[in-house]
Order: sequence, then C-alpha cells, then structure tokens
Amino acid sequence: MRMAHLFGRTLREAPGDVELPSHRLMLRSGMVRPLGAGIYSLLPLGFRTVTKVEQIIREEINAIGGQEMMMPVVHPADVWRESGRYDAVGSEMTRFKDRGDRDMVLAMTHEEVVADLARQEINSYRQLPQLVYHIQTKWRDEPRARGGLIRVREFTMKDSYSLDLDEAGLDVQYRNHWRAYERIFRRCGLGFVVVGADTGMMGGSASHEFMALSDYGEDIVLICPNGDYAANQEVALFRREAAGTEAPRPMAEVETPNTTTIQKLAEYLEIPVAKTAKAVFFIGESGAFIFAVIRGDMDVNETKLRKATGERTLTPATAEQIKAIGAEPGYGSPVGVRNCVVVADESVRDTPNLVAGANKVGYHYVDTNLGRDWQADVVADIASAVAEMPCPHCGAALTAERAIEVGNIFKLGSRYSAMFGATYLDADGQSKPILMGSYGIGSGRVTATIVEQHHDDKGIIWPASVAPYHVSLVSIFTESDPAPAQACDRLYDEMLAAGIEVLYDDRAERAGVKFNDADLIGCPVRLSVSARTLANGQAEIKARTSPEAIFVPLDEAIPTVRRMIAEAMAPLNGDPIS
RNA sequence: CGGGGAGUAGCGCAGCCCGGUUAGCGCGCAGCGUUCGGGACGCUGAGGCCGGAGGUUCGAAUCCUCUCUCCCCGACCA
Repeated sequence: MRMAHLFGRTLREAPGDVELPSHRLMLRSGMVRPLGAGIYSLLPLGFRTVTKVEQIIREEINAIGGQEMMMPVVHPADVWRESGRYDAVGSEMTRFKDRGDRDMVLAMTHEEVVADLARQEINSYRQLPQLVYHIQTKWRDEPRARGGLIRVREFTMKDSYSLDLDEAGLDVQYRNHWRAYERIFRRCGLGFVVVGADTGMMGGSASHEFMALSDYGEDIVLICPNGDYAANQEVALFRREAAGTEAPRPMAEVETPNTTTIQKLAEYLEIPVAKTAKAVFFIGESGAFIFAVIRGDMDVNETKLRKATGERTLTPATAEQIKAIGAEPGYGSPVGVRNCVVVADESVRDTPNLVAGANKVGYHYVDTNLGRDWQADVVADIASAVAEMPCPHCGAALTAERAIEVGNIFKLGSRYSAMFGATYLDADGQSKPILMGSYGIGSGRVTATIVEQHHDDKGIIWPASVAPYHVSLVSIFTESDPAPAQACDRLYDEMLAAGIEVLYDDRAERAGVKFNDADLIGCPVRLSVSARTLANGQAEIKARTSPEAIFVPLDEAIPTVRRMIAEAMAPLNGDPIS
C-alpha cells in the first residue's frame, strides 16, 4: 500500500480527552475513528489488523473442528422470551418494533439462535458433537462505554457454540477451546492468565476468563505466585485462618461516640479492625432485606453474596430500610434485628468476641459471638479476596493485578436446550437435552489490548502476526534527487511480487515526518533508502523493537527483510514459550 | 442513573468571570519560494451561523433557562 493513497491520516495530536494508550495510539495512527460513544469505524489500517486477529481466531477454531457460519444481528423478541432473557436482561439490550409492530431486539449474543437452530437440525445422537461459530457484530448498550476500543457498545466478536451428547463431550469441547484460546492469544503476542470466573447472565456450571494483564484493565485478578491458583476477584477464594480459640466473654454494651466507621471504632477502642464485625445492608431482587456481616478487616464480595442468597441483584439499602429492621446506620449489628436474612461470612463465625454495633447511635457491643448473641440464616464465604491473602491451595501470598477480559469460555449445559426443547434421541431411543457451551473472543478488544501491551512513547510495536503490514518502506528523497524514490519504487514492486506485506511511505514528506509515522504505525521492520545510503549502494533496515539500524547492499535488502520477518513471526506460532 | 469536566476552523487550545470593531493562536490544509535523515523556514491563502433552542439586552462566544453530545470517576457489565 502506498501511503500517499492510504485512506486515513496520522495525527500529530490526539484529542485531549483520550486516556488509554491504545485509544490514543489507534486514533493517532489512523486505525480507528469514533462515530459516537462506544461506536467506532475501523479505517483500512485498523481493519487490516483486526482482520488478522480474526484470521488467527478462525484458524484455531477451525483446528478444533469449528464450522464457521453466520447468524443474524436482528432477532425477533420471541426467541429471547423463550429463554427468559427478554425480561431478565435490562436496557443493555436494545429493543424496537418492526413495521408490523412486532418486538425485535439487537443481538447481544447468540445462545438463543443456536438453541433454536439445534432443535431444528439435531435429532439424533449420530449428529453430535457439533461446534459452530461466527464472527459477528454485537450491540450492547453499555451504561457507560469507556476506554476507546476496550469497552464499546458495538463490537465484533467471535463466538462459538458447542453441542454435545453428555458432560464428557462438553468437557472435551471446553478443554479444546481452552487450548485453542491459549494458542490464539499466544499467536497475537498477548500476555494473559486464565482465571475462574462468575457465570453471570449466561448461567451454566463453569466459566473461565482469559485475562490480559494491563494497568487499565477493568477487572482484578488474584494470582498465586506459585502458579497454583488464579481467579477473578468476583469469585476468588483464599485460605482462611484457623478459627480463633479465645474463650467467649460475656457480651457488654459500651458507649462509642462518633464511631460510624470501622476505622474510627477500632481507633476509639484501641483494637485491631479484625476484632470488629462490619454490617453491610442490601435489598435483594426478591425484596428481601439482606444483612451481611463480615469481619472489619474484610470487604463483602457482592458476587459471592448474590450466590449465597440466591438473589440476582443487590442494591444498597436506604437508611429508612435499615431502621425498619431494627438496625441503625453506622451502628448496625445482627444482634436483635428482625425481618431480614442474616448472612455471616465465615470470618465472623471463626473469630470470637467481635465488637459489633448496638443498633443505637453512639453504642457498640463488645464480645459478641455468632450462635450465642445472634443467629445467621446463612454462613458462607462472602469475602472479597485481596492482595496478600493466602492462596487457597498453597498459602502463598496472592497478588492482585488489573486485567482486561479478552476471552471467555462457558459451560452452559442444558440451560438453553431445555427451554428450547433442543433434544436428541440417544442410542436407546431416549430423548435427552443437548448440552451446550459458549465461547467468546472480542476481536476489537483483543486488538486494543495488544496495543496496551505493545507500545512505547513513539507508538505501537505490533507483534508481526497482527501487524497491518510487515514492512514500512521509507523513501527519503528530494525533488532534485529522485533516485532514492526510484530505488524504493523498485523495492516496493519486488516486495509485492514476493508477497511481502509492505506499507510504502512514498509521500513527499521530510525524513522526520516519515520516521515518526513509521514508529507510530509500528510495523515490525523499517526499510529506508536515501541519497546517503544509496551513495554506498545500501539500504537501511531497522526493527521496530531495536534502537539500532543495519545497512545492507540494496540487493540484499529484501532477503534480509524477509529473514527479519520470519524471525519476528517465529515465536508467535501459538506453541507454549518454554 | 449519581458525581465531575468539556463542546469556539480538521486537531490542540485561548477568549467567557467583567457583554461592545471584521473571533484569535499553534499544528494541519492549498499555492509560491528556500530547505531536505527524526514532526523545517518565509510569504500568500482557504477554512468558524462559537453544539442546539429559547430568553435578557441597543448589542451575546461571553449573562439566564432548557436541551443535545462527548470525556472522566462511580453504579452497572459475558
């Protein structure tokens, strides 16, 4: 491609309000342009890169038996009613009516369509297993799009769906995807960890997320330094200390003025925060008042609390609602409250003699004990794991890292097939539900995440596997001496003929402009020819990752470039790095 | 949805508090000349109903009301 004709120009300055490196660099390099909040056009350079990411995905999913297909973006609401998600999903799903006044939706995902197809196409165990996938536009009206291409409303996603006879078959597909995803992200040059995750709105029995570590990630993952454990903070476990052995002391009320926070209370009583009980109040979707109690040094994990209570959503309770159950904001404790579901974290059960609120302003109880002074309806793990907590397997201190979710895999089981009547007849003539799995990768998000992990202060440093072009060919010439441009024209033609992907900067720009743009766009190899190199019959070659350039005779330029590309590609073959 | 910030030329910004000639600056863009290996210089020029609608006023980019959009933090979220 000749840059003089390339649609989309580089920008010296990015709009002032962009924050993420990937967003700024993709804007500046002319890869993407915004159309609205969370809605982007891919310019030719960006489209080429995303297409390469998608091709890698395609190859690896094909390799595990995937059959590519295409499912619609617009769905009749009926299929979403059939799964129950038409009502379960909120305004994140865009609904509208067609001209015949029929309810329609813009697809956020395609489990419903696959389940509908499965019940039409699959009758017999002889037809299973199956794996289908598509790379399709999705629309999710996120409450808040952010971070350039990391979190958008319209995006392209590869999602595959497995259909199986039984759990063993589903296991195989799940593990196949796990391996395929590892290969995909390695081929893209992404550093990532696989973590256990919450199944969220998808439902189902198991889920893992592929997380790319990044300072700008929206998720937090906890990782054992020994490699024994990694999990999204939403579900992360940690090893609990042994139960305290201190003998219970009688509960007593003490005056504690102006101690509405755990911190102030601990300071006032001169005790560690771990000797206090913290009360957190929610209203569940069912309307039940959820009274969560946890030791003062820990925080309630809402995902775990939802699971422990069976509530799908939790909203913070208001002061009036808190008083209505006999508690007092700032001085709340489970001692003597009514009409609520008390959920105690294991830490509260295992730590004797905690200081808890007295449910009246300015007073706390000291030496409260679960089971004696108050009862819990549920005792469960509802604590958030944080850095430094012990690994649940080996006890080593966990680290916490921010990460971007670039892919996920779900075992859906019969969640959808049962509701859709997607069944098959087994060898004994028994009708059984097809077991499903779903597996997603956002190709735009992967691309942006690659930029997050591969850039410097000058621009993007593309892994060769996904670079829009492998070579930036830079001609440095003046009107009075067009010889370098003519030499570059020849090199360009030869590279095209040799099948080398080359972006030829043939513009009448000064050297500095061209070098800076080449660094910004970030192709792995830069080949330049100027009057100076030509005087020695040479071309200059520089890897984007290297500060040093080398000079080679003109006729060795293309073989050298080819070798450098091959070297840059070699580690990106998808195999584990030993 | 809550909190904060911003909409003035393609991009980055000033002007607004304290209303008053043709609304500025840098970059970019077009032409000419000089220059030519890390974002050159000079001259000339094009480009803006100051986000939109109402209002106050002799007069509004500037003051008031409403509204739309974008960004950031939070809530939310495969």
